[in-house]
Amino acid sequence: MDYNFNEIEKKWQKYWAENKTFSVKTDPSKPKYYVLDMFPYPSGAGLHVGHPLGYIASDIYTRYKRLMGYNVLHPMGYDAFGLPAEQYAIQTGQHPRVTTMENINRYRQQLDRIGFSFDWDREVKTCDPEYYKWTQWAFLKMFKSWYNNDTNSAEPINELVTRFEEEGNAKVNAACSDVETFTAEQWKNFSEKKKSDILMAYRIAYQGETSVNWCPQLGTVLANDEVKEGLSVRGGFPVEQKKMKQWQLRVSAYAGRLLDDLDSLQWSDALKEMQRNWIGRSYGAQMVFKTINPEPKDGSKFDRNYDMEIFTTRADTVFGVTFMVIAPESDWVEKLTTLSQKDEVEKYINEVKKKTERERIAETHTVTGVFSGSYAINPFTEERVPVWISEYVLAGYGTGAIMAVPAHDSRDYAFAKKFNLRIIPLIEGCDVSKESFDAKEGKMINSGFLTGYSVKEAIPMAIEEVEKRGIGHRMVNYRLRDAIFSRQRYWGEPFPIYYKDGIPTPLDEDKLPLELPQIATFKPTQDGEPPLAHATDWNYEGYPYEKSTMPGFAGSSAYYLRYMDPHNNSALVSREADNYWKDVDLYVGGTEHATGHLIYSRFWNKFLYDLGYVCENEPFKKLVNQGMIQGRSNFVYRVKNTNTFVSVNLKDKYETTEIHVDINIVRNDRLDIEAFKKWRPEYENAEFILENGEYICGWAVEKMSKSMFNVVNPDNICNDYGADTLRLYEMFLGPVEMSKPWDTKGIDGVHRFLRKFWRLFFGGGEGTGEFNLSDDEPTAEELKILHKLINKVETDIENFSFNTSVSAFMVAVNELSAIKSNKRKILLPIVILLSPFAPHICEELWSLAGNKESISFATFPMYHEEYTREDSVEYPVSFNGKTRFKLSLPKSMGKSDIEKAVLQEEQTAKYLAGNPVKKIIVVPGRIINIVF
RNA sequence: GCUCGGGUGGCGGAAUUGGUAGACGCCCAGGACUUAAAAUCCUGUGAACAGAAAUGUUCGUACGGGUUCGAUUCCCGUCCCGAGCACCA
Repeated sequence: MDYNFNEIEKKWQKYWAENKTFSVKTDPSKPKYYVLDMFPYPSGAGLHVGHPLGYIASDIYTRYKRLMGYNVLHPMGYDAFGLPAEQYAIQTGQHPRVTTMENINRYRQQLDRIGFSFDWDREVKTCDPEYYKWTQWAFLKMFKSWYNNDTNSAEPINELVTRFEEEGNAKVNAACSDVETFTAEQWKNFSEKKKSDILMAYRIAYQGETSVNWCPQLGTVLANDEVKEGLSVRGGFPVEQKKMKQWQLRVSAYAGRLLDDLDSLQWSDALKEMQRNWIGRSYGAQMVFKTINPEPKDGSKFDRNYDMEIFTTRADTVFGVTFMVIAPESDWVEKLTTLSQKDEVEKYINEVKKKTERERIAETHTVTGVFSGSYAINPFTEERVPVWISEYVLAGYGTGAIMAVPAHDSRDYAFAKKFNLRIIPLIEGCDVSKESFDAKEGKMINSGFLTGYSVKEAIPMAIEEVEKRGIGHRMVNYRLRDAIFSRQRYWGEPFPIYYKDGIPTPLDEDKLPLELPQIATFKPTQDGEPPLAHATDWNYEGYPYEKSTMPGFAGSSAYYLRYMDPHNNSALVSREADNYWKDVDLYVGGTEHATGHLIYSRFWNKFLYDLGYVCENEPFKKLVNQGMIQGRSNFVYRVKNTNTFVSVNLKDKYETTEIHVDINIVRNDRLDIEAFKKWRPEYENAEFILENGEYICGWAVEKMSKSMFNVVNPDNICNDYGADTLRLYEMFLGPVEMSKPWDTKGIDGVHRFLRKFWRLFFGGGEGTGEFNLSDDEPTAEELKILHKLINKVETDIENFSFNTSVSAFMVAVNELSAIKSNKRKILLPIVILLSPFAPHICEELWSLAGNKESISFATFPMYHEEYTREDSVEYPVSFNGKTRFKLSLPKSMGKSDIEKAVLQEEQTAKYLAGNPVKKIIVVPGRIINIVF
């Protein structure tokens, strides 16, 4: 009987769907395990062979855990809001929902073809109102919460209001935007608008004016992780900085916890490091410098002196401050610009404003700046130093102002050199004539009370002194900014907010979901308002709704919670479901989400945890990053100005152009010439210069994309080889975490293995005849093959090392084929072992062997050590007439080999003779293990 | 520039974390079965040298040093590749 994979796979996929084999329920009698894939954005291009890599790995792990007796939650869904569908809608007028649903259906078909064991009853789609109801709900909770730094937790804003009424805000230690201090009395007399504005500064979801990434081409603002090198990640359009009022999430309040809790997670070091860098904690001090504006630019005589706060990690270098710098966007510019410098400053500010973010980055090393006209007083030396304005200081970090120590900071140094400012060295023996000395080492000089101490001693001493003098305090600063949460787009979650007399007001929770209205066109309005401004009659009792929508990460931040209880109408997740499933045990997905989704999700989860809605502080216990599968492109070489193509090894003799050729008409780099002629009309009469009668194509590893004609569709592989072969092959290519090019060459080897395995069940290795398993007792040799395999496969799966377990299967099957073994007690356990990898063929064999239930309910076989350990004998070994230690040797080894081994290792033996050694293990010629 | 990974045959990649380097697969070569091809199976396959042969010897994990009885693995330096961050004071 032949291995007819197409028929087998169709049959079992149907069986699994009809019997809901993979549907799970909360079951307190079994231990839970939660395996999650990052859900895909359903793009129009469909899945290529790279996408399922992580899904296959997680599916193997899921099926393995089920066999081990766990109740495994393994769901799948779609991150369905997003830009491409909206862009497509703008071009064609087709509603994004329509395209999105089409793409989802296509994805579903492709996923089903690969035989995943998802519980599809739990599917979620972020664009589904029943789903985004809970995204909006979480937003409302954030709107109605503030972050208490004393308890290090989010708390209801009502409680804050009560405190304001009782004692004002002086004692409130909150993570908040700038607010004035007020008393209880003042609070009670504030207008509604004023109260709203003040509370806004405390909310975790708040509206605030900041410098944001504005992308004119996309017509929307973007979060920091959506911008790379000054270009939008989606589309690659230039991004500029613009001051705008936007909804934001106070992620920065959680920076410390997000950083500290990384230690408890089983994530790769690389990924943790990325998050650490992104959060960017630095310890230092905030310090006050008095400033003097000799002639304010508006001519007023008042307010000439200000206390300017700066942040520094190098308080020890305060004696070397020779100037101060403020960011062009900072409020200090207004206060410190003098009348005589007014024109120059304004000119500079305008120049800076004109630059796009990309230009600013590109010109990182060109130093620009302007003198404000004002001075600051160094609190330690009482010296007057000039205050400059320069774009190298960022408004968004620290206080937007710095003390410049050119001798020990390379940026300050470059600035000082350019504008001829003084440089005072502070460390003994350092040479600052050519570059600054940035290292935190050496002995302090020219530094008053710090002179003579090492830098490491001086930093805390300086901070202590600052605190003692009351001019500043110890301070921890984070690089992580609050997340910009509004997008000027249509295809996203609407905000459950309406404006009552200009005051943003939350919609009642029982009015959720607030559904997206129908609109005629998806473009922004002519006066630049978001597309939702086109909606007619979209308001709450006459008050207009917020017009922007939520960003992509909103819907993906808590989807793992929704899977636990996807049809619950009264809660995001019921307490019961949350207490059972708790958190994601294994999360599989790409690194590209390191500083986006994986930060936001952790933030979102911690927020819900603070309010008591979820029981775990961290959402994803263990995380595996699957690598990318790149494409392998093929090229043909056209001789210039002809329609003649030359084979790759002869191309140097001609002047040629390299042309991408569809990899579907190339096999093992040999071009199918007839297919090529039909591929494009202009090649119909093409001629070829061959080598050895063949046309050999060139190749290169590139990103898998339509334009390079190197996309491999998993459907094609499934049709030609079967889903089981695809699954095995993707695992066999190399470690899951590694990026690697897709290369179809090796796939035959894996397919051959499955056929060989199949044949073992039909006629004892002959591969002919009917299904035939022998009930004879297995030999020791056969048992050894089996148990070696169980041991290997189990440890490999636990270590996510699937490529080596596939190899182990091949070895075992080769060995069994060689001895023509068809024993039931050997082969059926192997069917169970292999079923996570190649479920269809295993289901078929399992049922042919007479089993009524799906193999998914079988039990992973146990490993017995006695069948695999090499029997050994101990030999006493003597030196100088005394027994020094025992050699543990395999039985198979002859005495002469032992003597030879010891002789060859005479050096070793001499060394060992002087040491208390119990035994050493020897193989011919080498000692392989010494037991002390 | 800073941070984190990584460099092993013709290729993808193994090596129980200090113990016979190159598992497994691809490619290639030879053979068996076939009228023939396909399919299938078997054998060989890091390099050099010696030998009719079994086999043996030497060199080999980017490069140069070190620790160790023993290093792909640990340490120091150099070179190269990949990823992330990028004026974060």
